[in-house]
Amino acid sequence: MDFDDDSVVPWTVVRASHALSRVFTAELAKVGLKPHLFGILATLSRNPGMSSAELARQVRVTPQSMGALLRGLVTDGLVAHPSPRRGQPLSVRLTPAGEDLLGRAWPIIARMNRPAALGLTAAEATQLNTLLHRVLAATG
Amino acid sequence: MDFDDDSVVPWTVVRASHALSRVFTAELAKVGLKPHLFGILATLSRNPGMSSAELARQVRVTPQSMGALLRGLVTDGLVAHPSPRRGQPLSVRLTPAGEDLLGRAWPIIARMNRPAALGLTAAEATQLNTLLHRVLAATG
DNA sequence: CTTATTTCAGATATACTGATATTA
DNA sequence: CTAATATCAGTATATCTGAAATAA
Repeated sequence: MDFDDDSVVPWTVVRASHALSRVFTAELAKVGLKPHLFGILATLSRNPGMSSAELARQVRVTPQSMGALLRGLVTDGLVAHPSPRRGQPLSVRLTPAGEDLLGRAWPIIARMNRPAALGLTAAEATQLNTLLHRVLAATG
Repeated sequence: MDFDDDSVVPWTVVRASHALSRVFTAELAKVGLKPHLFGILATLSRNPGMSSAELARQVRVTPQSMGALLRGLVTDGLVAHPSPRRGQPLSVRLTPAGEDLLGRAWPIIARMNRPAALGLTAAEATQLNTLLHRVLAATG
């Protein structure tokens, strides 16, 4: 029998993620960010003017959840959007404060991303990243 | 600047995990299990008699959370433990029903674990697993 | 009329922190 | 007295489902 959960790849991915999430959460908290919010800011930085619905699809949460997350970011002055009209797409953008915060977050991310911090060589880290992107593409 | 979150390995791990977790949750729901509970059952299967505190450390949740999870599993008749005394370690074991359910869950897990389902070759899947275990070891 | 977007309201689940009782 | 275990209570967070308003 191969009742060995160490050999179950999706399970290993989830476990590794659980461990890394803790580091992520703790490190990003130093600049007052949470992982999900960092993801939204990073996505907006590369896709200015994205709508809330589009963002929700990208990050795989419901439109309602994304709405709540964005309201929090607006309250904190990190993102902004015109058009408070009801059925309209939102065109969300980073504010200067949002850009600034993202700029302070990146060095933290970069430090976590060092191969040595992950127990890998540079080549292995690259390979791990490539393999995971293939998994992401296959999973949808 | 390398403001490209696709190249941030920990971030990629978290995203891949998010996608795989959805599949995990949906597939395991077919036998009435949730990912965390599967993890506990699998761990108990390989370590009969483990205490709640030990289990909590292994799965990286608080003792309180593990207590709640175990109470649910006991209610469902999947695990059992003697000694209801307060300050005593718990010695948790799978019940026959728990073993049975785990036996039904494994084929589901095995199907998800097929390299093709992950968009990888068999060699790549093995390598991905190895790299992630190194990350796990390095992260603690 | 149909579809897409946003938002309001409610429900649920998950895991946490703090405090307590028991035992070795 | 100290350390480990388990449990009780309360809280915070996250996410969802359902329903409704608005606009193209």
